[in-house]
Amino acid sequence: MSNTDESRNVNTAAEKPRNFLEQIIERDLAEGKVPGGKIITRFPPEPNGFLHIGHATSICLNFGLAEKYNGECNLRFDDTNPEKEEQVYVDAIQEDVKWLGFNWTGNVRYASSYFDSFYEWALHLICGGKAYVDFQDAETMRETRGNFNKPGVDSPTRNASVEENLREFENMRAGMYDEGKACLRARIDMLSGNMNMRDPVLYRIRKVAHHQTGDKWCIYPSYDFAHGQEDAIEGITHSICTLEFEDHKPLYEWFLDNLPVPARPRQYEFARTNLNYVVTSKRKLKRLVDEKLVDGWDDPRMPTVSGMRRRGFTAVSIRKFSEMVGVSRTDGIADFSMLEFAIRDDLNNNAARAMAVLDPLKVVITNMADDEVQEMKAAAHPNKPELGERVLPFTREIYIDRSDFSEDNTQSRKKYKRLVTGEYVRLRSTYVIKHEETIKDDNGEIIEIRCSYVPGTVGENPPEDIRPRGVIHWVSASHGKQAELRMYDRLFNHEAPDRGDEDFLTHINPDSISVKTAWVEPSLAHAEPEQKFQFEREGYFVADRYDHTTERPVFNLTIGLKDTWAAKV
RNA sequence: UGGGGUGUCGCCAAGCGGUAAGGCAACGGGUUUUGAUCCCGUCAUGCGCAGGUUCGAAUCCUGCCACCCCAGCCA
Repeated sequence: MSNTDESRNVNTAAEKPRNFLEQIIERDLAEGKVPGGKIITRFPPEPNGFLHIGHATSICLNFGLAEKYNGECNLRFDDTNPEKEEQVYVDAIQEDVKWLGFNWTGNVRYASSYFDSFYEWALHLICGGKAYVDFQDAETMRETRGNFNKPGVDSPTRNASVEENLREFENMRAGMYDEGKACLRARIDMLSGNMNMRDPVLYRIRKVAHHQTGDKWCIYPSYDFAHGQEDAIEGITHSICTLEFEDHKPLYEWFLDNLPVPARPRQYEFARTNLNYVVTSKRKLKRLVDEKLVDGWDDPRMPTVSGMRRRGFTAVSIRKFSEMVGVSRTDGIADFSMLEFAIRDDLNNNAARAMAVLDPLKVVITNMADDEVQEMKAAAHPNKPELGERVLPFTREIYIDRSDFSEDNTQSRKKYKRLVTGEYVRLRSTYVIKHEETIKDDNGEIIEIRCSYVPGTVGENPPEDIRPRGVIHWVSASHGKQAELRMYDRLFNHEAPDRGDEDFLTHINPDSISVKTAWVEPSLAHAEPEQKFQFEREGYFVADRYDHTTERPVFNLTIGLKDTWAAKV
């Protein structure tokens, strides 16, 4: 960047306030506290489930900070508990991060790659009299740890000799003990007010294969004994995690103080983003999947990254949302309308326009011949000519939406801006038409209306005495295609589905999906999977990533257009 | 209850002793071949509460109150 660019930014751009992490980083950079002047962050998921919107903001934060300060960000799997982890999650997480548009530095990292070092460091602590093997069972350990009011009690082996601990730890590693029969503990402070410091577990026995290391180990380090060291090994400068790990920071630092680690990372905590109307706890998401209330982790109603992707959310919108919400240390619940704004904003600017009739009412244009086809050209986007145009065949028989016609022509023009008996309306991108006749069946149901088009009104205003009430969308009955439209709504109809005493499943919205068959303009059959559109006057739709084909078009409703009119009626 | 945090508009969030940014939502109005977009405007005499320091306090001090996290061989 040139100097002029820099000064222009400083002088003209409205100064965007820095969040507390940016302030810390800028201070560290200014004070020369960052090795090489290059910050290194990391996104460290455990591969035990799919990423959701909460993870997405953490990804945006860590990768975003690295981008902003010309640093680096690692993708590291915190795979210290083989019992819960699977390769499928490792793969899915990488795909999600890439889809969000971020590139990690170098190869994907694994905590499990550092197991040899952790083992050496455990030995180091034992030799320094700072760790010991404990044989108490889990329940006894819970009791002897005490509680908020009761101090902890020393384990019988807390003061065993270095030699004995070395021997027993080796026995643990060699597989001589069954799961739960022994563990390695740090020797810190059984009286601490911080429960994490009451001799936390460093290693436990798990006789299961690990997705990365196979059967090499039967002892695995705990999160606490691994995380800070992983950060140190990778040269992480700013280790960013959520608020609940604040109590772990003294432990994090205790290990760095007592181990010959190659670097000194610092931990900073921020408040995780909660969103109303969704649940993000892994347990609850899993229940939705297991009880078949949704169609898998990437069901378009799920708040997972893959679910949102299938729903039609863009990576840009998720990044924008994350920026809008910001970063702080205050617990809060972001309003879903912020996410809605982010996706509508992106799609409004970038999605091609098209027309789809969801609830068809046949209109016969009486002044057209049976086989007459007039080809109308319509811009794909009202203010993006570079997106080109499409051809709309205008024919004698077309469909409009039933709700766009009313026999009540006494309604004010302001109140009802659609077609009414005996009046005019504009068909989007083509003629103004005039209602002539309404045809009903024996039950009085309207089955067809007959209209005439006003010549010379394509791209032109009609004569002054002709005043269309509004503009409605339409599709040719003979040239249009039928498509499946999956109409999604929020999964829960309660603002905080998982708070309160009731089971969160009682708040499931029974109408979170409904499938419709719609008539769509012919060009839509050729949409690519994942291509996004605005169906004018209806909403934003995406061609389904898996099920959409030219023969059988399938679109998912991402979100409706903002509708200030419906709200008032 | 011991320890650790947090309280600024309905929601998110700036503010760092000099007199309350911004976004979302909402509400008015204008433009419009999408009741969308866009544009213009309104929206905290007050910052959890109560005292105190100061010429001046959301910012400093004291005391309360409320909420969140921690008692896994989960992360």
